[in-house]
Amino acid sequence: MDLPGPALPIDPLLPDLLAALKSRGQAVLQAPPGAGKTTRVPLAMLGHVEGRIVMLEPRRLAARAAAERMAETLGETAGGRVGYRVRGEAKTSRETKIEVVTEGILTRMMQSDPGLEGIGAVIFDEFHERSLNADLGLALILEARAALREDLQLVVMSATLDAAPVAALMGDAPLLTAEGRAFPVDTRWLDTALPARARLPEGVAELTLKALSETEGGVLVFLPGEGEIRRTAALLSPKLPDDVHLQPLFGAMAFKDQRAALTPAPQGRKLVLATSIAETSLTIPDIRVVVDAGQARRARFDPNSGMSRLVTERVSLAEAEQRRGRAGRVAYGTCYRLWTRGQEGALPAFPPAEIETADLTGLALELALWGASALPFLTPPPPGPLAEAQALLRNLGALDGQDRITAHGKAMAALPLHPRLAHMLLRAGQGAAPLAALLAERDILQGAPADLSLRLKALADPRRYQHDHSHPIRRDALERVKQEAKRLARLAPGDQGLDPSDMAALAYPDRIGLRRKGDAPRYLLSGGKGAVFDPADPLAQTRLIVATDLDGDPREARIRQALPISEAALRALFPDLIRWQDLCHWSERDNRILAKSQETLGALVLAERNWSAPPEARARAALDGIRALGLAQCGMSPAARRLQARVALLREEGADLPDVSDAALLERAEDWLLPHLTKIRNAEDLKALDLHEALRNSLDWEQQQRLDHLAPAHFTTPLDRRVPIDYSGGQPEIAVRLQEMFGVTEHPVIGPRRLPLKITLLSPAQRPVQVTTDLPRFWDTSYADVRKDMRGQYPRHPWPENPREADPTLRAKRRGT
DNA sequence: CTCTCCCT
Repeated sequence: MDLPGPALPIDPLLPDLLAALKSRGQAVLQAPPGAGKTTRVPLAMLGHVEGRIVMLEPRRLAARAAAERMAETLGETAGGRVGYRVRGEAKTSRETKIEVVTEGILTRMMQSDPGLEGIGAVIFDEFHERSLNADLGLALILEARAALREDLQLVVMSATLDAAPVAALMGDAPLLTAEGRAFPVDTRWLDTALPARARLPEGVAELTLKALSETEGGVLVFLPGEGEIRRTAALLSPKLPDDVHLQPLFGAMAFKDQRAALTPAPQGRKLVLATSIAETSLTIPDIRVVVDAGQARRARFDPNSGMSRLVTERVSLAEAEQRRGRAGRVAYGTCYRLWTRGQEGALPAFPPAEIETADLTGLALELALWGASALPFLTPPPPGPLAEAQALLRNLGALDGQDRITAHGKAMAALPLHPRLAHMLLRAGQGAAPLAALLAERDILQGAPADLSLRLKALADPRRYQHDHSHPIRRDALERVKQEAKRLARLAPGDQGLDPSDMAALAYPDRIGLRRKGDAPRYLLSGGKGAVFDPADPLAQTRLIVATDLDGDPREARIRQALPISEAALRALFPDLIRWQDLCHWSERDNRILAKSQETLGALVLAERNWSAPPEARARAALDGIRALGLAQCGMSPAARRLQARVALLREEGADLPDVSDAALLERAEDWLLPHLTKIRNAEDLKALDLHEALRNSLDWEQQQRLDHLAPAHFTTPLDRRVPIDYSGGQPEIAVRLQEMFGVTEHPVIGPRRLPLKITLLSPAQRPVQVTTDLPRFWDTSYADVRKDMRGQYPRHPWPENPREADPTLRAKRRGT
């Protein structure tokens, strides 16, 4: 391959790549950083492709840089044969054959022209980063290739050794692997693991001092975030030798401060404390040593709350390798890892693909716009979050009841904004552009109170704001927001004259907050989640707010930015969402039925009044009360329990009767219990219930007859007295005066299997004398002894010698007889 | 013990 410029490790592979493209139309190219794939591959394909070549980069900076370097190789500047197009900026011309674009641009191109007319090849660079847009873009390209454009050439380039799954997804595309051009890096692990409780900054500071003493050259330390960087810097600075220059580096820093970290130190050693921004986005020259704390902070979208929150996690092996590689760009290097060799096996191989953890609202909108049902994703979007995203889009009016895209949804998809903000801009018009820009970008105020109108003021007149307020404006963020606001204003329809609060409420109908009772500034959000202000925040007394930025804590989110809003404004904005609802339910807290009408906005109750609920509704609420309190507390009188036990006994004996255990009764409660609950008001009423009759009536007539016959409630004594039978034990039993049983010569039995009744025979003073299940045998055996005792104790009572033939009696003998 | 990074 004959390309201008110095030879690169990728060069020998380029003929193979062209051959693969010629025969198969696609290829996967795997090459480590420094192999030269980004600048070489498009140039090599120039002249072998009919139409333009489009190359995707995950970052604007990288897209611009790649285009400029390639143009330079051709002796041109960007905008000639090589051009680029990123958000808000394009340098292309009619001459342009190679167009470097950021990943979102491709989606837009495909949505407006699925056949990609005029384009002959698409190259995905840095595909291993697995950005949401790259995954979507590849799925769309594969589908377009299958249906419309078999001739479209496709190259997927990846830095890591895990390209096989992509090649498989592409229908076993040829897989080419190149060597990189980097210097070896010596890896040093900890000898013993850091204690689980150890603080990261302490550990990193110690390891960094060790690295400084053992090596030469620039040192790059990887930490998870700004906070850790600041704390580590505070620990290190008093202990550093004079020739070491410490530089923090993270995304929120002003660009000029970032530049300081990126320029070589004039003398002495540079020590850069960086986030993962230095992993791929920014290259720092002169680094010979890497210290890796082994953690990464990532956004994780929680579909339940509809918010992203940050989690700090262990790095994956792929990230650790990428970090390590940063020490070998200029010379042999050294990498210190804040973990042991043994712990390495527990690290995941790769970080999760963005599609697995991100907010999928934008993706769901793109899918609806594309219209196909199942795209060939390398990792399909997880169904739960996708369904949540679709629900939000329906709320915003972007999807109809059948999840088809609406005209409004199409207009939303055309805007370079999150669907929430796109909806807001379309409904509110131009006036919403500054707010949309503020909400889309990083916060421009550092350490300021939550009130979003402060940001609007700072944006409108920074100088005056700075004069009136002490917290600083982040100048770089301000510039970005200003530019963005200008762009969005051009894309927006005519202004509708809404307040910023109204606009924000349009974007976040699920984050309207109503202050809870109490001193703490805690809020219930219309989406059902909880949120809380810093108690010192001036907005903390406001009754109604729109929370535009929350930290995503799943228990109770902290409100970072919000606007106050009036109830009147909400009524005007959401006439369809605010409605009266009748509510009759059991309150477990109050132990009573609550019946009221509520005016609600989602989970919020704006107003309420009493409601006289119909008996049917009250009965259902009462039933929930019974379920909450348990049947044992509600109406299971001794009579009801006895009935239950009688049925249970017969069922055990094999009788065909319904199950009336508590569990079964609750299960069937709607059938037998509901009509008896119409007058219930509270737990007292439930406790006063007697369900004996209801329970009995739950059996049909024939069943009742059988029950009474086989397991009667009472035993009738020879004196015609009805004694209740106790069915609560293992065997039904009664207690009866011994003398009342005189003359009984057959033992009474229960049930179809003729289970003998357990009889406790009592003395005249109601003391148990004998327990028997065989009365005739008792008369014949132990009665004689009992009689002897009893005669002594109760001489005035009859103790006949032959009880089988005596008359039953409860009386004493008359005096003198 | 105040937020990593990126994009239409």
